[in-house]
Amino acid sequence: MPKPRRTTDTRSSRRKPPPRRAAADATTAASGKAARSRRTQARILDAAEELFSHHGIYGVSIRDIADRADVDTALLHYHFSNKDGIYEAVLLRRAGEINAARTRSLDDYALACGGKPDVDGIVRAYLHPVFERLRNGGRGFNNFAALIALANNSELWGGGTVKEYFDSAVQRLIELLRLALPKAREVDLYWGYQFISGALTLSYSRNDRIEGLSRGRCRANDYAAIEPRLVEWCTAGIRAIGARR
Amino acid sequence: MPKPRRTTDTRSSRRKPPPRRAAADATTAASGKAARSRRTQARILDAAEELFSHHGIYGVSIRDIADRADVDTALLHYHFSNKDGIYEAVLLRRAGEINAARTRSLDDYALACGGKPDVDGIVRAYLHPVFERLRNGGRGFNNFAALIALANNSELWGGGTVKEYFDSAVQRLIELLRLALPKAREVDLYWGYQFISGALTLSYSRNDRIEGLSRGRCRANDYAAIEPRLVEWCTAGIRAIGARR
DNA sequence: TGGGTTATTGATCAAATCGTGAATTTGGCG
DNA sequence: CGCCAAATTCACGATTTGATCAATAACCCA
Repeated sequence: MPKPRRTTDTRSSRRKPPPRRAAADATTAASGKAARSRRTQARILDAAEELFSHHGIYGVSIRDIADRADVDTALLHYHFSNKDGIYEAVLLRRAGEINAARTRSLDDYALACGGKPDVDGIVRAYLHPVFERLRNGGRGFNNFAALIALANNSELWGGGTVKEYFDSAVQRLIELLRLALPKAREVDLYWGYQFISGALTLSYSRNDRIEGLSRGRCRANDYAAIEPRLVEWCTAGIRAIGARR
Repeated sequence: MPKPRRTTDTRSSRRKPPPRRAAADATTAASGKAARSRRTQARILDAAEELFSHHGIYGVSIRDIADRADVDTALLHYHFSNKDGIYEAVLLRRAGEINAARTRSLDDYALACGGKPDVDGIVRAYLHPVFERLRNGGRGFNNFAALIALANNSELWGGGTVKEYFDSAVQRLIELLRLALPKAREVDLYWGYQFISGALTLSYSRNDRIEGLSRGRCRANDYAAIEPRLVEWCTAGIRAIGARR
């Protein structure tokens, strides 16, 4: 189980906290020690992201990650302290960006609609940034999404820090829905969000069932097919649920 | 990672395959060795079910399960061969029952509606058996459901055997939907099912986010609130998606 | 009542795992 | 160049984990 592994010394005697800089734009082939370091950190996170997304945090050992990133295990500890540190770093690396994009998309729509938002537009604005990245964000984002799906349906949302990243966009979503459906009760909007979230989550999770069920007629990662249908689905659902009395 | 642990001997030299009987009605306090055995097996599965549902299969050790069930670790191997055996047994114990109940519920509705099913009735019939058990099935069923949610959003659907248990009810569901919406395209119905499944799954997963988001106005396991809303949600969604051209 | 079978325990193994500290490389800089 | 710090590797210890084997306890039936 998640037993807190006992460390030999009583107090943290780590050599030195590395300067933990944001490992951004690591793809750029810059030279220099710092750049190189950031690149390997990114390689480690890529490996962890992929492995975690497949087997979950406990299904992956630090060695697995190190092997795949082609570095020594000690290096992972050097950069991220321990396994939980890696896990959290994996989540944090993208959480802020996607949430910001969502909020921006909602804000843009709120402006564009001229104070008169409708459910369809709101749902579309909320969902689109994710699907855009699922289609064009590269393998990495898909791994990240699958990991989120895994974490979302369990109770191991990374440390609790990550949770907040997603919440702000959701609050903006609810806010706009309240404008579009002024007569709807608040709890119904929250339940509506819950259903959106569930359907969306399953869409980018690693779950192939639909391929077998439909005998190949639907492919699980055919996001071009999913997005418009999910938008229609959620729009109709929200309208129905918002009309409850 | 899920490394296949190497066993010492080349060929299975297990003492003897235990008579693996269905561990049903283990709650009844019957006497006799067999009954006692079945009761401990059930205790083991209960413990495993709960722990797995919280931490996933790799987050739980055989010792954890043995401790919680208050038996020796060797006993788990005696009854279920190995860890995967326990996991599979946990799933199989309830998978057949819930799927049968779903199929029965759909069949009953198909009869009652006199050949003229409507989306609302179908969805209701499909969802109700689960919610009924979530409310009255005891802690055990809720653990099972949370475990399913965890497995459903990853790729570790037990061995592949369990998958089929759920498929038959789904096929019946689609079949009825085809009757209710003869003009709908088949793929759209499958996508519709996918969205139902996602929203439902999140409902019984271990995920509290909605409580924080709604500042306590919604409680994550308030199934009496969820069921009617989910029915309306899915009904509207299916209708919308089935009207696609 | 006693022998035989089944269920259960106790002790232990080999592999795997996380983590650590000492060495070694690498790159920047005076 | 030659030093210094950061980045990275190497070797290793303590613990956990899945699994096995022999020994005991519980039950049943002859």
